[in-house]
Amino acid sequence: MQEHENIFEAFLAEKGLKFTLPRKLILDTVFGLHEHFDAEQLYDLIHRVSKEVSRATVYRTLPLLVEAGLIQRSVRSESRDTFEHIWGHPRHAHWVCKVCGSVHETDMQDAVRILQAKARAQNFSLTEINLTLTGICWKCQNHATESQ
Amino acid sequence: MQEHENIFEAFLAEKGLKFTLPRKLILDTVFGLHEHFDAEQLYDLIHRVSKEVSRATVYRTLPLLVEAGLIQRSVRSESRDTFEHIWGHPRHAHWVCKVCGSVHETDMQDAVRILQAKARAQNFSLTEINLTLTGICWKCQNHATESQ
DNA sequence: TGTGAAATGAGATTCATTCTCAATAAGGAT
DNA sequence: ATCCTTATTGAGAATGAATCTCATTTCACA
Repeated sequence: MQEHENIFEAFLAEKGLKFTLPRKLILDTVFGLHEHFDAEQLYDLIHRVSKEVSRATVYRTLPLLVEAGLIQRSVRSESRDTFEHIWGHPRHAHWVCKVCGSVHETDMQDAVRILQAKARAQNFSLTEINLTLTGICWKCQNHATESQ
Repeated sequence: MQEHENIFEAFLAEKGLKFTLPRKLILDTVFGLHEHFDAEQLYDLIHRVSKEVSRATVYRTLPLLVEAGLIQRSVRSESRDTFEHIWGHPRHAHWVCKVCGSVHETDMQDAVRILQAKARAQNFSLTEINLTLTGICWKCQNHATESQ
């Protein structure tokens, strides 16, 4: 069994909840991904493998994964809530281009250390950090320049 | 005329758009606020003063204010998009308690400088910074301790 | 194997946001 | 001032992500 399964199972047990097959399928699909995803994409992916999991269960499981510390809400894309797994991944910042919509990531360890210190100082138990930087990427700036 | 009106009018003129009465009412109401707000709250506030502005116009104007750099999207509250004005306000981080839902703010100037330097280094034209820290505030931690 | 609680699927529901479209207003040109 | 073109608006319909309902199924444990 992979470690994220252990973590989720322990989390569920602690709350008197069960590690069912639908939850396992959702968890494994999430950790098979290496990109941000939303509930609908996840539902589609799971359906390629199995027709066993309903949309409702996908929506119900995602908040559990967040609470377990395995995934976190990410940059909102279009009108959908998006997620990304964070277990085993260093915290990173998201740079969102408002022209082409691209999202790219950069390391954030230095900022994380500062923020964790601030959290300790004010006795805030920090579990999620979301840093999003919006603007125009260099590619889109170049396009704008060319067309002038 | 207040400065935010000048900024918005210039922004609109630049795009061949008009500084109409509904847009002026929305702008002034936004800058009369000192808290985060969502479209519905804004619509209600404007209606206390005037029945002139429709919900559709509120929703249509908010993205213009974002684009003009006068407001920015803030922490999403419940299921609604929220905003806050940023013109004349230093950038700040949001600390969201996931138990009581409180949002409190702290200064972020030091982090902003680091991020602006990073943006320059990768030639990213930075316009918005959104830093949200989620966890449990000290009050809620104390409550949890008491009840054990 | 029986029992009670938790979980699920299917579809209905909710509700924030966006869209449609006919009517109106603005602002430059004459 | 009066056209004329284009932007804007309001009202309500439409959209669509997310949540809820509830009858049925599954699970864990005795």
